[in-house]
Amino acid sequence: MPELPEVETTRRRIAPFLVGRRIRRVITTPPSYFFITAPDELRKRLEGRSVEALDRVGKYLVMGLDRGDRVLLHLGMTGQLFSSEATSVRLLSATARASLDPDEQRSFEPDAHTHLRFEMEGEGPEVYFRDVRKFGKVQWLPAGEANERLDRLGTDALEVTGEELFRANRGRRVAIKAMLLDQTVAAGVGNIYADEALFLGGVRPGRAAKRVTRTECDAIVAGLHKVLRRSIETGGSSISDYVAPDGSDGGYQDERRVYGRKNEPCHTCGEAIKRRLIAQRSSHYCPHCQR
DNA sequence: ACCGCACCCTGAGCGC
DNA sequence: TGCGCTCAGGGTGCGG
Repeated sequence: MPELPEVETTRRRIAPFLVGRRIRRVITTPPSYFFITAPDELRKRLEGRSVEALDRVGKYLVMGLDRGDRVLLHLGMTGQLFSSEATSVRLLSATARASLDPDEQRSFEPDAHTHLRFEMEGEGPEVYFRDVRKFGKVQWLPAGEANERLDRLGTDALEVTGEELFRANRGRRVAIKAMLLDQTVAAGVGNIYADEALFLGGVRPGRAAKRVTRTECDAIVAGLHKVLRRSIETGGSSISDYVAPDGSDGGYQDERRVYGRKNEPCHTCGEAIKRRLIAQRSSHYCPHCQR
């Protein structure tokens, strides 16, 4: 679910509740795929520690603690990082939603999917990390220790250049879409913004990477920067699970040009948007505007 | 090295 | 109501 703009929005809006505060208590769910570092160890390591920074690297969030230790967070597909005061139907199951009084505005109660709860010292709400599918991750990073997940990442998608994309594409038979999704090429791009960038670049997602010209790479990357920046401005895309840390929806879902718009008219030429599987991901494009 | 695919996990929505 | 199927903003690890 969350790509660079959603992770960046999350970072900006959850930081005030974390940075400059001390963690009093950590409550977790039982060990699972979600915990790279076991929940017991996490609790032991984190309680009493001060949060000094919250950074984003690609789709990862990195919590900087006192003495140089760090905590790696990844939201996966359905991860939600939010304040305990947040209110949103996106935090509820369909059954809970159905039985909800439409005007009711009660705050979120931690459920079985709320894998991390940070109780902070002093004034202010708790911070919750909820993730239904458990594709998200949390990992303790000791001071001074490198991390291969982070080290693998390429240039952040906001800074990547057309030249870099073009160079990565040399000799590659895979679809250009697969290159955009490759986090070692540009960190932070996911399925929505790959499709949107390719639309703005005028290149079909299925085209072999090595057949994309340098000029087209520039256009794709310019489009990528444009959609990422605009999405951050509007608070990301809320399509199924994503909510900002205060419970509010993003706004970029209303500005999508192709993603999830199968059979709907292209805003530029009116032709029906097509959807097909490319690089094992559902991909959307305009057959007239993209070559 | 590169490439495609299975797999990790849970829930929503659909047709029957 | 229920069953079986497909789909979902991600990433890793395997064999060919």
